Amino acid sequence: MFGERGCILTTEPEGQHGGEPLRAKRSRRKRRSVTVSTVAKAAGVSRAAVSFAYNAPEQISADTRSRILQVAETLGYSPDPIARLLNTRHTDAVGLLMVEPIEAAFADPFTTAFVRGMGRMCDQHGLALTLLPPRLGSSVRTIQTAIVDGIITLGLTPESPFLSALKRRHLPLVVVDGAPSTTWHSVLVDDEGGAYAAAAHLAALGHRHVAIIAFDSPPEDPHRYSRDVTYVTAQRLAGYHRGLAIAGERTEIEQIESHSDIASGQAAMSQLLERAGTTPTAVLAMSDAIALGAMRACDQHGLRVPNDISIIGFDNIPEAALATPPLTTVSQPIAEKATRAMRLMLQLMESPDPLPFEQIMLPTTLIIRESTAPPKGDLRHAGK
Amino acid sequence: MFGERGCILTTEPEGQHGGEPLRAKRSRRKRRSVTVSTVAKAAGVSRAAVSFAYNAPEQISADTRSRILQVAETLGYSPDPIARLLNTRHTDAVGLLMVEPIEAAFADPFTTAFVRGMGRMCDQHGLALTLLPPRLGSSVRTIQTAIVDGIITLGLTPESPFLSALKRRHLPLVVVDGAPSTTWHSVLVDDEGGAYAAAAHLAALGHRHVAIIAFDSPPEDPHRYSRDVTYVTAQRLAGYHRGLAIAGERTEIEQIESHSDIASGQAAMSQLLERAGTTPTAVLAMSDAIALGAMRACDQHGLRVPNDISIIGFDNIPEAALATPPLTTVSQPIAEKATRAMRLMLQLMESPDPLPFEQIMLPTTLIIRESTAPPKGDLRHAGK
DNA sequence: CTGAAAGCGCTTACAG
DNA sequence: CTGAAAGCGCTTACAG
Repeated sequence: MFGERGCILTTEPEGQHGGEPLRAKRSRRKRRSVTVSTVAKAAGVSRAAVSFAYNAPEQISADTRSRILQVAETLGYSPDPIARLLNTRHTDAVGLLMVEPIEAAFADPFTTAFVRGMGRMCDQHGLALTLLPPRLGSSVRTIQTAIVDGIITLGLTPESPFLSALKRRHLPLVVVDGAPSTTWHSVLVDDEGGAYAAAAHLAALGHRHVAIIAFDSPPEDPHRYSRDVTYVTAQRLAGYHRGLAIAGERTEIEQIESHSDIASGQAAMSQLLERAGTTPTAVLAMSDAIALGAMRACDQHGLRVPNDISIIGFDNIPEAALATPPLTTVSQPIAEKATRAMRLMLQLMESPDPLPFEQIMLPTTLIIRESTAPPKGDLRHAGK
Repeated sequence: MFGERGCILTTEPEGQHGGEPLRAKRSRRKRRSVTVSTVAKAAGVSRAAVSFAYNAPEQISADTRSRILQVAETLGYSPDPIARLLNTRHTDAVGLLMVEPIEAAFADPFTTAFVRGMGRMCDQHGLALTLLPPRLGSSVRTIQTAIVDGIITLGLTPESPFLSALKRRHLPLVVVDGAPSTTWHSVLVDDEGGAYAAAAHLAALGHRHVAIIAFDSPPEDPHRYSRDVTYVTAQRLAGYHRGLAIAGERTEIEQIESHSDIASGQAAMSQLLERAGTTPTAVLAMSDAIALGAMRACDQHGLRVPNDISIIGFDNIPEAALATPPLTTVSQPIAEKATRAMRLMLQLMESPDPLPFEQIMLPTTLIIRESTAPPKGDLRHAGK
């Protein structure tokens, strides 16, 4: 019925709306056709009166008001939100500053979960939510031009030039998964503790050769790309090493990097498995998305989880419990992280004065499911 | 290490930034401390010069420019994006108008997939993506106040008062999953055809008692709530009935409604199963999210899919193929739907003149996996 | 290459 | 309850 590319029907625009351009060419100056003045004139009142009709009904008689609204209706007028912005100074939108493109970010269900959490608060307070990806590679320009009432950053380590650009905007700012600080509001989870618990679990099971699949650095800041590492990554790495260390010096640790999505995790794990040398008996993945991908790679390579290899994720996204086998992971309260950040944001938006900087740290917990077991041939646990 | 509610450290704001409010109280008029004038004065140039330094480097000597930027830097100045908006008239953001709250919308992976598709185009063109949920229950106010360069609606049947509010904004508008029209740009998939294929598949397998789990009406417009039905729902319903009809008049059809997420689908299916009377031998779910939930409900009630009951979804989200058993479903090109809508949007944003209204219709295809089989005890297919 | 001026479309004290 | 006026902070022809 339809060709490969779908079918397109085209209709010429009709008379009524056909005459006026829907939007002027980017470069050309455009005048609005009908403004407050038009309406005021037509209704025989002052411009203030029509403004009052919309924003301060109590300042005006009900009759006048309805007459004005009536005239506006027939003229097809509604107040230009951009113009009013200059006075009211609030956009009724909060921005989520991301470290990577939207498409890449939403490849990890973590992002969806976080946005849902923010969304709940936005919905309650009648706010829009603006996704702010790096504009053409850099976040600086994004920060400078974002039309929002406040910014929540996710995964951004607020180093210069970001922090200075952010501060310059004099906008409420909450830094999630950035770094703790005494000069901005931060929301974090106990990444180190969670990673520790995961690694200690592996060590206790008897694993002595484990691979860590860490986050690759976000490409968002070309200067930092694959040079150093975000705070969260560093914390988890520290936790992993501390946990593995309880088995003594004997543990062999290798580390590779992956973007946090299933396909990348799968690719990274495949590469690891195809590498010369012995295969690790367990892997610590920095996200469930990566872990899920790693499980697929194992499957493809004929390795059974957890019999041949153990895998632990991080996040506890809904998909983790549903995987086959169900994934052992470090649970973090994703939605709560988002709502706490939003709560802070709402306070900042209301408050005329600066608030004491809060550092919120939420707990993480290891959830042991079925993707982890003692290493094959480990006699100490053979009975288990 | 941490209490149930996490731990909060509080720091007093420091001197440097502590003095000035991050944001003025909503109601109070706020003046910016440092504006073009401040910078112009400090640099000994005109205000136009400092504007040129940012927007038209070629209009000004390189020396002057760097001096101005230097002064701006030390003054902590950057141009107010809101003020410049009134002149430039573009926000560099496109809006996604949703029919339900953000949290509810993202409960269906379909939404994530669609946003990723839009995001890809936004990323390429340096645009932000503003999620526009109904503001306090109604989309009209959202439409009136959205600060965006164009609006893509998803799932909204553009009836008054929405359409008139939308037209009044004179913004580029693309209606996805709304309804075809000759007065707006629309992007749809062949819902009727896809639904038909799904139902015909069931009929051919021998099912004569099927349940349809349809979308409930979005609560977004109180007047339409649970009274009538969106175009997409109507189309799929029509396709289902046409497909089922190939088996003759004998087929018993029942219909229930559900929000499009796993939990709701599960609840709806449970209710159906716990109802008095005979259980249908197959179910047609309007989304994979609902179908996945229905599968869980069957599992809970001791029904095996597809042996005891067949289930077909709609969308072909990534999760569908991974389910146990893999879900038979109607595949629609979610990402392409989004990118086509964005492509149209970008054209509209560039074009000074109105473009002929396009109706884009993308194909759907039935993907037969393992959640469908002949009904139990159906002799005609017993050998299969 | 620069400066004084007008203007973007609205809101909001202020005086009636 | 209303009207004339100032102003939000910037950009952009225009004349030098």
